[in-house]
Amino acid sequence: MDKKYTIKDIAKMAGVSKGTVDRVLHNRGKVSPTALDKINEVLNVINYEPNLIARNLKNTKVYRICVLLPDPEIDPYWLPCVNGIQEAKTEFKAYGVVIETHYFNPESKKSFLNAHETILKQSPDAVLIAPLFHKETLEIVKQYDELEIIVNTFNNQIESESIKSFVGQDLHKSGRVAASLMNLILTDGQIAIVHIDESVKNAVHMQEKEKGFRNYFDEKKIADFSLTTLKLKHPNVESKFSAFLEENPNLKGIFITTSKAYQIASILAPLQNKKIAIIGYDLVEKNVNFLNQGLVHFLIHQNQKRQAYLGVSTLVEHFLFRKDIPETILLPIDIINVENASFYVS
Amino acid sequence: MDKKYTIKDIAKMAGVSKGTVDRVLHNRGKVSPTALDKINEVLNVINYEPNLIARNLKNTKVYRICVLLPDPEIDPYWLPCVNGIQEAKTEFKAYGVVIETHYFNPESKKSFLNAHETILKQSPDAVLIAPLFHKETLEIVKQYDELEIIVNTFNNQIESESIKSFVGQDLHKSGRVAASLMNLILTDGQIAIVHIDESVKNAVHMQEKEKGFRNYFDEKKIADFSLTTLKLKHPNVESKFSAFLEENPNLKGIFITTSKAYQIASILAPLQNKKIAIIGYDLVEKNVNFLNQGLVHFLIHQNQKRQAYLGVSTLVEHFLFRKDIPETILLPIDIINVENASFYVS
DNA sequence: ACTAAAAATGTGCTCGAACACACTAAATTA
DNA sequence: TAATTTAGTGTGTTCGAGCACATTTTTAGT
Repeated sequence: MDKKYTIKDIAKMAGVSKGTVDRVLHNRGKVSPTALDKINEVLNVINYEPNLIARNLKNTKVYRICVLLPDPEIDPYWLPCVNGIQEAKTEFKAYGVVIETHYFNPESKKSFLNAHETILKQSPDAVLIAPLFHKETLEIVKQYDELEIIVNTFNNQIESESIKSFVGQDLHKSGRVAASLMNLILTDGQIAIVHIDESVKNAVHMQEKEKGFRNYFDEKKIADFSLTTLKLKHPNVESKFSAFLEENPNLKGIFITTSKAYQIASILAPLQNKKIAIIGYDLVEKNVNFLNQGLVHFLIHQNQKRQAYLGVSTLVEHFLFRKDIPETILLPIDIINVENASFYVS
Repeated sequence: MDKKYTIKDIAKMAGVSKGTVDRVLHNRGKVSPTALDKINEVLNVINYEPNLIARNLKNTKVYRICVLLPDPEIDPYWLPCVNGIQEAKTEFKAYGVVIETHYFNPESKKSFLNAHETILKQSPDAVLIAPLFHKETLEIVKQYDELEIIVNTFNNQIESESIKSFVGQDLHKSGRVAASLMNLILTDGQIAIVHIDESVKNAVHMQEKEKGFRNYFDEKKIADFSLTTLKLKHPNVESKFSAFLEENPNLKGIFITTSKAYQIASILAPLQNKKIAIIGYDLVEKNVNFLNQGLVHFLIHQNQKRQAYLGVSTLVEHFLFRKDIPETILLPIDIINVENASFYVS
């Protein structure tokens, strides 16, 4: 029952030639009802599974996949993605899959569109995009769609008919996870929800997390907490936050919705008398340092590496093994503290 | 530079036949120094990487891998492993890899040895073992070694020259993780470290976790906690634990070192006046139910599914792609609470 | 009934590595 | 010097799917 049948086996069993079997399997017509019946009879008895190795050996087509993501030199948040893509690259090189990475400046929509133009010239078979800019993404996705180039997204979810897949996290839930941890550290008092970002590109991201965070406390009907939202932007982060601290001397906890928790931690580090709980996102080096120092209590891991890897690998498996591309892949929301951090840093 | 060279390409460039190139690549002698030089010259310039697809197409050898693990019907802890193995099975079936699972009764060393005998008759190329019994494992591993059958282990670490690889978790660290979470829920009081198991097979496992747990509190020099160890065994779990509860009315927290946290939770469920923090292991259904009810605060996920998958896949990749088998793979220690549990349950 | 078109079926080559085997040329032995 | 070994080299086949092309059979049209 585990025996592997080949087209030749089927042909022999049905008393026809492998060409005819091939035509039935791919239903490219020109088969008499008699032959069709005979072959189908055999196919019903045995469980034919084409040898994917043989198929891919013959298939000399080179699949070209382009990845469009923010320059990790500008925002190190994206650094793990490069590793994930590299992993996919080496894994699938043998199958004639070429993966090219194109960076754009996360502060510049123009640079996003420029990188898109460069990709278009490569005429790839599929693209994987970190769609920071909503409007622009819809534009370029439309272009890809017209050229029949498959579009996958990761990290940021954008609704569009033309996007085949999204890999990322449930941001609302991740806000709730953060809240549940905060609720464990603190029993009452004021909590600040801090959005730190150079631009507004992550607005939706941050808002969803805030909603989830607030939703948790609303649901629990805990009136002992007061939540305040604070938006900080480069280069006024330090001054504005210091002012906020003075105005709110009883602040007990801070939830930072981006990967910039270290900025807050470094301001709080010299203030030894303050005991403020900090929960942030992402295992960037500076965050992990503060985690180890005990200044940051928890980090939520967004697993960008795996996001990028999966974004690419689902495409590859679609091309090579004709697998379906899953519409949505939601990765687990990993809770990181000083004790388990080392296992997640890659 | 990304161009893929074939043996034929090299032959043409070096002005020899593909047969000679093949002999150089696999250094199976019978090559003149002249030809050798010419070919090496070419090989130094280009970066030849054999087409793994073509290699594996020719290679019609069927690789047989046997997995030896406890019957999940007796202990559902092992259920996810079956899924992980199934995943590897379907993924690698195309490459002529046959994976067979053999169950043994985790309570019976004899059944372990019996299953081993059955496996031996299959004369597999490699085995993956969950080595519950130390002495017996050393015995059977020796036998495999003599027959040149590769042995991988997972879940339980056993030292032996003949074991190629171990996939699992750092149990000491996982005890520390549990302690750090307990330290977050509680500020002081009595904590019980509870070992529940049908037999002593997991003794080392449980002890390592306890050591890590205690080590955390020792290191932090927190004198406000008192730690008590409690060993429970079927069928006296309920009676003995109830007695313990009465003797220790000020118990604040319980750390269960096995996947049987639900047994403790179900005893505590009716006692509404008690507020005791519970931290346990593994996302078995009953544990998750109590997590959702709020009776269990945290679970530590041991990711058995991935353990089993990796145990098999490293073997397969060794056979098919000649990859090295990593000596040790330590999986991350996932922290689970009610908010993020759903993403880990598979 | 004969031809031409159409339908059905079979044959043979390709992909790249691996290896068996055949072959040539040089070296050794009788 | 002829016979035979042996070092060195090249050729050809295999793996299984996929597809182009050749061949055979059937059907339609005159």
